[in-house]
Amino acid sequence: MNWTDERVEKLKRLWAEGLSASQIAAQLGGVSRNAVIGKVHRLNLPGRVKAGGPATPTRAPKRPAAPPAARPATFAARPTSAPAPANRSVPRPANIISSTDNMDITVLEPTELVPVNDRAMPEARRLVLTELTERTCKWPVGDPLKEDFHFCGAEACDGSPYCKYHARMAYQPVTERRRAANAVSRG
DNA sequence: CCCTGATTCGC
DNA sequence: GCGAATCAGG
Repeated sequence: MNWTDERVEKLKRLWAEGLSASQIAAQLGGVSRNAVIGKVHRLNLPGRVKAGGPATPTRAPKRPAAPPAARPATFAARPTSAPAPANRSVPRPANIISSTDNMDITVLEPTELVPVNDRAMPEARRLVLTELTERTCKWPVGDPLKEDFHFCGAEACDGSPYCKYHARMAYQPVTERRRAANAVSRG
């Protein structure tokens, strides 16, 4: 995978948008987050500035003299994050309805999935499919046919495919969902 | 543990 | 130039 102008442009755009290196790597595909960070530095893009945010202030370390004796000579792929677990209360995206689902046949519009008051929910990380792990919220956000489609990606509750906020949304009848969302938006 | 960005240095 | 390995930190 090489850095075509297109890919570099996308990298610049996503980096400017504040996506993390791993998120950008997943969106570009075929590169690791290290590759993204390395490229960012070579392009002399501005580093991450954090005024009290989650990211890293960081310093200038000095690598100890002893480098690893030898790396595996030919080694392309590093372990990728595991795909979502296939079994166990399979996450049924709440806006995809099966014919046997008699509990909820109302499809929520994407805009309804985003709470007005996002302080009430874990921080969404806007992950793409390949970034999902067992510990990330798999709540879909937006139109799957559009480029911006992503998943919530916030920290999932134990044993749930969703974060605490979306777990509530996912398993309640739509009227309950609305009530919950309204309650949240009111604070 | 999870994650983040920064740096080094063999390729 | 590239990016894995590593470091430092939240």
